[in-house]
Amino acid sequence: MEKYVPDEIELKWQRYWEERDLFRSLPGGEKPKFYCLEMFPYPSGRIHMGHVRNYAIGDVIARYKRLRGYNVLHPMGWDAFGLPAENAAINHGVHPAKWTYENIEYMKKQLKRMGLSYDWSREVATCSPGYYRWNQWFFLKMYEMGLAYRKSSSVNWCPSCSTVLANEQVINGGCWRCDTGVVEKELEQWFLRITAFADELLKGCDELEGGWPEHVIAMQRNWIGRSEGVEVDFPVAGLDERIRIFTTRPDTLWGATFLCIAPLHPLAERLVKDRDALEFQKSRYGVMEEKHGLFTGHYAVNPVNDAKIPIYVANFVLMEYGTGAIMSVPAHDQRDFEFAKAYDLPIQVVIQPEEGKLSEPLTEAYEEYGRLVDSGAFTGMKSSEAIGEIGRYLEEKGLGKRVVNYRLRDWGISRQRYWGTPIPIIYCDRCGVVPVPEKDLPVILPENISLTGTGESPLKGSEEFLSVRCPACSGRARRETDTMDTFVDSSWYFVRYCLGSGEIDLAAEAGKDASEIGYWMPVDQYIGGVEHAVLHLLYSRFFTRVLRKLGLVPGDEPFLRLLTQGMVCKETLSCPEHGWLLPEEVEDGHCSRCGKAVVKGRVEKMSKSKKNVIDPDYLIRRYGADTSRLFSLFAAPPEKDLEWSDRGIEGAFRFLNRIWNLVLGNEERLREARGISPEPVGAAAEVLFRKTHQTIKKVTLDIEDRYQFNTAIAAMMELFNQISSFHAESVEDVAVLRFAVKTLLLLISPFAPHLAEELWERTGERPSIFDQDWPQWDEDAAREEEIELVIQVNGKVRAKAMVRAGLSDEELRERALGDEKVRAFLQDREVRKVIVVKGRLVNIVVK
RNA sequence: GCCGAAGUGGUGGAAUUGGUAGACACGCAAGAUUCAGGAUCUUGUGGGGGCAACUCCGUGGGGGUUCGAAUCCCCCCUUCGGCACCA
Repeated sequence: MEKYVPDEIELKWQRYWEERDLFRSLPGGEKPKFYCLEMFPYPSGRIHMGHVRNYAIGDVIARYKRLRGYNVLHPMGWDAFGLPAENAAINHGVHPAKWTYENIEYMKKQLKRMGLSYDWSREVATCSPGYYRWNQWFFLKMYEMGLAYRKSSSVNWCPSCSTVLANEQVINGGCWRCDTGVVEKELEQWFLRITAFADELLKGCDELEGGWPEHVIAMQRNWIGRSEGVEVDFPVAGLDERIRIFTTRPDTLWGATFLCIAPLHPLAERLVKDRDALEFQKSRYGVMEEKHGLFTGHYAVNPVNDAKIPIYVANFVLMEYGTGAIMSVPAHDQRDFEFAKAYDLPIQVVIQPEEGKLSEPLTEAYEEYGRLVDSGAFTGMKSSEAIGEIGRYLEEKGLGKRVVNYRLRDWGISRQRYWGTPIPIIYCDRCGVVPVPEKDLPVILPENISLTGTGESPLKGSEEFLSVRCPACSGRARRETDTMDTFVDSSWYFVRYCLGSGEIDLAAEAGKDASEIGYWMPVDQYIGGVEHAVLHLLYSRFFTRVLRKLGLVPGDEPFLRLLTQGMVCKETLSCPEHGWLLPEEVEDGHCSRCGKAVVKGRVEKMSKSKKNVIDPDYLIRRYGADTSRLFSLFAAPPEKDLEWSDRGIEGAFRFLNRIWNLVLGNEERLREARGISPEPVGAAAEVLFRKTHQTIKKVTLDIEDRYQFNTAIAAMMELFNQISSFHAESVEDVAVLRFAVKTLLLLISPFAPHLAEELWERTGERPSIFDQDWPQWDEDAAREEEIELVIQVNGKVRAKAMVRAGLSDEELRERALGDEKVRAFLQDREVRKVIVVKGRLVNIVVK
């Protein structure tokens, strides 16, 4: 018999799909639309297993929806701006554009070889002027709307990447890309006012409930970090100044025994005489290990009780949050408590627990709610009530006001790098900051540039780029030399895909009644890594809101449903002397270089540096695309981490081989039965017929309701096992066999599309299998005729009996009580209760 | 510290609303085929006890609710992820 050679059939069908342009999608028509999107890759050189998994999941959904009769949009593109291209230029002298486009070419070949059902006509690369001109256009629009602004601020600077990082891009004090510790630096930066949407973005989270994973929504909410509180002004004794503080606990206002301001607070310079001491505080700013304070020599007056309390500069008070100043209530805030202990400041209890009394002196702050004591008119009130009441009181007296604070900060987008979108701004000595007129877009990134990696914006070195006529006065002016954060590119690419190939004109799209964007948006299913749970997803949600204001998209939320796939992991191997090892560097558990015993490390995310990677090219060469896809879908549910297993991929390959052998071994018979409708005759045929309908149901619901591809595949394996143990004897039998096989092929087609196409053709059907309808199950045909009744006595299984399906509760009860084995257990004990679970189980409770 | 997810055979993982724990696969064992190995096929496979019918134990640990708990509630342990002086 002909052997299963994936290479042959996979290339054959990929060619066929491409020639027939099968996955090209057009807007409109009768069918409902379905926009299926996977996060586009950065063209780093080659795809990795994470991509294989991500795109396999997306392709199953896209192909499934297509078979279900949806008009599917399933595009792919390249997140093509970014640092690695620039670093390649610095290190190897190759131009970022050349490097990027060569990578795209190779990776595109890899994706095509995987047999993914993309509409490649919509492919975009964000580094092309036709794309990034719209980044610039959005920037200008936001500038007009007051959503883009420039300010000098202290920024997170990565010395290794020589660029600024947004807050979201700092992970544990390090750069999100290279882990290098970030340092503070003062720079002029462009910001996008994402905070203007803080409340909307937070409220929008409710809408995502059900469609997005709970923990991703939680992280978004967390990041936005809304908190309600009050701002209170504390006059500075003897000076005409007041310090505004923010607190979420106005119920502790009477317990404030000192006041702290951030080292960078505008008043710090004025209040502190000792410059050196202040500089020291600044240097300790953000150092978590220890709380440092500096007494200013000044006092503030607590407006609710006129208490004079000392003012400190404290290294732990953040200028970026709230007002940069706090009232310190050591009795009820642990940080203040520690500070008070260190500087020997008074601790005043103003909250007592509902039950019991705090024993003084305190050993730690009591941070819970309770009842107010020593708090003027509010004494005796519960914290929960006092918080609101005191807020109102402060507003009435003009001492303060209730406010909402967010943790979210504006998005700094300036990057001192070359390979990104030039910010379309011109600086003129006479006119100041002048936006580039829309008609002059795009501001093209110049190609002749020297990249040295010194940390200066590379565009500063291009006189040709730099010097420009001011659009307002035509005088000599110079361009902004910073480029945009690449997260800008990925914040709207899903909108770009809606517009098909070639140049686009978003200005003309705005406000259109029946736009293609309006037809396809929002994305119905988005699939990608959880590492973007905050950054990319939050930015995209922000952008979509701006786009809506521009009349470009119909709704606020870009992604209706989100699937965050788990990481692809593999065991690590390391040698005490030579570090991480590849599997082939290990011989019998010893390092092949030095002979030392190899340590089997934890199962960790595949990474080149840990040498625990599997190359997708190798997999496809050895097993084919279908097997690679099937394995990554079968080994774990999509949202969980997937552990690589050599045995596992062998198993997937064997399964496809078995299907191949089964169909080819029956090719003639299956062809001959074409056109005969499957009517099962005899018990075996009935069982197979029923199993086939049951499998359709199971696979459909597993995909539809839960994206549980692993159990869907398991169900198909069960069906296969049933088929292969079925011996077709009569013509009727073969018709049933054919029905079962055809069904199996249809069900597996989203998972292993090439094999399904090939075998579909071999059974005498015409291609493409993807022009077929997804099979329907018949509830009656799927119903079991007999069920196994489980009989329990006092909750323990004591007997099982095959009974006709559909018996009444009373009949089941009688059957159970009459069971011989059961009677032995019951003997003459008193039956107190009998519980019947419909069609399944009877539990007899005896004394 | 706070928020979130998870803990089930030798392994990856099933168990849809509380109703037969371990589907499916891997691995392992025995057998068939083969000169042999590989591949393939068949059968078995949670642990303990028994020749066996059978029986006891078993979903991180401890308690609880229930006729019945992997599933619900309380406490604890472990692992992973996120945030982390946010006032």
